[in-house]
Amino acid sequence: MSDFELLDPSGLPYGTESGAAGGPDPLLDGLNPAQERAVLSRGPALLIVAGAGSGKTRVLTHRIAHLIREREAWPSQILAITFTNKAAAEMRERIDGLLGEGAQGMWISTFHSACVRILRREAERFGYVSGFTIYDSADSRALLKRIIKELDADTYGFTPANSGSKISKLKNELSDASDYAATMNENDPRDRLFVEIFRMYEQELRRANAFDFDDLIGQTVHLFRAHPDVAAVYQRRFRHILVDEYQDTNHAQYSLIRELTRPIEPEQVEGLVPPARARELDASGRVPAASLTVVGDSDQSIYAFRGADIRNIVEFERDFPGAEVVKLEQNYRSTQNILSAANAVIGNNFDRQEKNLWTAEGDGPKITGFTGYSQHDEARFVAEEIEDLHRGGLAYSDIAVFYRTNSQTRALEELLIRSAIPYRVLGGTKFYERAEVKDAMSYLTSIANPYDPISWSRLLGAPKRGIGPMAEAHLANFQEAQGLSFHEAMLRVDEIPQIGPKLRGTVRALGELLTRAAKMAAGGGPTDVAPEPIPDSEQAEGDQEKRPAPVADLLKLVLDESEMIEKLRARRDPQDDARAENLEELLAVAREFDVKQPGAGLVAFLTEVSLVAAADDLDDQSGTVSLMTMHTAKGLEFKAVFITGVEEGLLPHQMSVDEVGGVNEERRLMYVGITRARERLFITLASTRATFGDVAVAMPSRFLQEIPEGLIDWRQSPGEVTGRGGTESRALNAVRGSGGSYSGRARGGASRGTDSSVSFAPGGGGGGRGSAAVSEPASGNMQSALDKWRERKRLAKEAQAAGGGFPNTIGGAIRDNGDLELAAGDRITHDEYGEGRVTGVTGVGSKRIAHVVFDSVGERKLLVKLAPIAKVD
DNA sequence: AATAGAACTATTTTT
DNA sequence: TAGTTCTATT
Repeated sequence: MSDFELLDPSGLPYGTESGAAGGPDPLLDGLNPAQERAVLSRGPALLIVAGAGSGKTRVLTHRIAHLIREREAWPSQILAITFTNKAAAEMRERIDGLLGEGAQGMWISTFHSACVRILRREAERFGYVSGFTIYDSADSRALLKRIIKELDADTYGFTPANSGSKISKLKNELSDASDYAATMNENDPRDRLFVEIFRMYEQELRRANAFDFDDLIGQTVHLFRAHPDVAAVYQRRFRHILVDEYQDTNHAQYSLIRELTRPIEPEQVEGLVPPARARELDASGRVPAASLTVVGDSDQSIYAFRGADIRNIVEFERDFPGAEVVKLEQNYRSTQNILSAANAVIGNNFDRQEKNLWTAEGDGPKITGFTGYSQHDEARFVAEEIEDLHRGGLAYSDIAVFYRTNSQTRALEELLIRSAIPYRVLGGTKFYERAEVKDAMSYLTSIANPYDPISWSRLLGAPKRGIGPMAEAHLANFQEAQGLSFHEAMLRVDEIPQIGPKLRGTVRALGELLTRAAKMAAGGGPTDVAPEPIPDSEQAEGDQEKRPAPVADLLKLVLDESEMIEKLRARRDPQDDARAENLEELLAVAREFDVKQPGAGLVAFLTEVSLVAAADDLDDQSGTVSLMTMHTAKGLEFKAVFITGVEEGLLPHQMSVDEVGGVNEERRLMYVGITRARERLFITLASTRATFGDVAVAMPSRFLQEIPEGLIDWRQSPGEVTGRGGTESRALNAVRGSGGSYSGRARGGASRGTDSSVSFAPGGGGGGRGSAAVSEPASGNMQSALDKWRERKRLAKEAQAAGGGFPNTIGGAIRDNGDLELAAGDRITHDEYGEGRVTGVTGVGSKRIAHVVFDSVGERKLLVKLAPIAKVD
């Protein structure tokens, strides 16, 4: 069924009960004047400047619902772009709630999903096939690795990572290899080599029938520009375009919006199918431009590193003449204390428009601050406070822990596990990035796209079956020379003399498996994939209908035939059991997909998997604490929020300090973090932090000082953790003494820190004036830090060589006391807490939790499987 | 070809 | 430290 059948808004079948009929209008009721204006405004363009927590999702959904109810648009004429798939699903649900089944046929999706949808429909226009593969960053890197190797470009310092990010940046600017070649310095061999890499990369993607992430947007723009008739179809269809998080759009995304909001010129109008009706046209015979609504907050722009251009929002009024601007400043999310802190921090960004969030809700409790001696100590505080909050009646799912970098999860996870607090890490090493999951997925990808070398190459070695690099190269040469798909090349392995007789059987069997699966995936009918009929009696099991096989069946077939799970289970490494479980989990995901979207097919499944965002896994029903980076946290809110690692070098991150505008972006990140909190905000840091094997002194973040003292209640201030009071900052010194009961206990652990002769004063260098003035001392610091690091490493090596362990190492090994039986009354000993008595055991299996009263530290809950405990006889 | 151990190196955020 | 890649061995 076509999405295009509902083009004429006359005779709209629903939404007839207009708000004017008396009584409050449910779509306007409870909105403040600014929000109401944003819902009702009609014009070519509308910019909604929406401060954090100002109800923009509400405004957007109500605006869409209002358009439909007032018969100004069909659902199918609306395109709403959100930042994550989860936000899209939520928006759809809320509009459905407002209108009944009103969201049917509406496009609510991310930029990437919308573009994939368009590209799949139009791929043939420029030499792709609809079943194209979407390369994730790892796939892109794998491809680049080959190219760099082939060109010997590594000797010039090219790596898959650096060339990949450079290509990505260029693509976000809509530049291709030829554009770059036209502007580069001809005399620079590195530049010329880069162009060569870029060219080959483009070429290989095309040969593989694959797009990378950036292509999804860029190629859609390219498609629209090269084919005005195609563009006209979408320009005509989408009469109302709404874009959320507009401050984080990059040039390519901006261009896409521009293309979609162009009027259709008369010469294109002629070609429209079905023909344009008179009422669709303006006086000059054009189809007028779609109306555009964008929502954004330049203070929350945190993706400049990905090409987001803040100018898109700043210059919106110039770009779209006649635009109306509505500012939403009243906050409905957080307490005044939290907002004051947020305002104070962001106020230090001088290059912004003045804006102040306010709330009518009252001050609320103060922000809680804590400084640990190490990240371990910091994590302990977080875990204890979470337990406290939970005891106080807060659900785990109302609590989130934020950090700047994914590597900070380690210490947090360790302590949360020990405290038996259920938690979930969003993002980080995602499920689909696990090696074994990628292995299994590579079969499915290859089945859907037998021309893709990356997935094919991966599946050859998963599991190990004796096909090595040599055999792979011969096969690849053969397929290229003969112009075959990889599957066909494998079936004809007998024609490759270099491959020995033993391997031929293996290769042919694998080729047959893939061919058979591809037929099933295509519904058993003819495909562009495997024209070679296989005289194989086992074929009979495939049904002859055109129905594509369920994804789970395909996956099951692949897993069974390759014996991946069995081979993992057969190994002794306990990690391999977890890997086998991941594959079972993947099978469950596929089954779920088949139930949710019956008949959708393999390509739809692969698309969905490629485009999941970190925040999409957030499950409000899960009853777990959420751990995530502050980037992932954008758009979310929690009753209680912990912002951890608020130290110079981490937040703002060291890497950002040298970049122009880098610190300002980090400050916005801090602002985003703070404004996620509704009721309680905790800000924590550590005075020492272990960076790869080494412990370094950390200084409080400059952002801390930007928060007025009166707003933070320090349980343990940075000043108190100095050791023997070295030079302390004025600002932080001032709150000294409000430490309370924590200081005593914590000070006892001081010996664990590094030698405390180093003063723990907050970072120098203000918010950043001239970048030249800032970068010089910064690089100086980096140099000395590097020297220090080398020296420490040398000492550590010597110490290890001398047989003495390193005193500060935290035991990182994963324990498994799986078989430990405990009962009330048993006495146990714990590595850190000493001896204690078990008062009870709850939970089952690997989730068994022991309740223990320790002689020294009192009651603790421990996960039996993982806690560092042993029974005392 | 597969494995185990040694050496090396990178330390940001992500659709 | 930890993850990866290189090298030597079987």
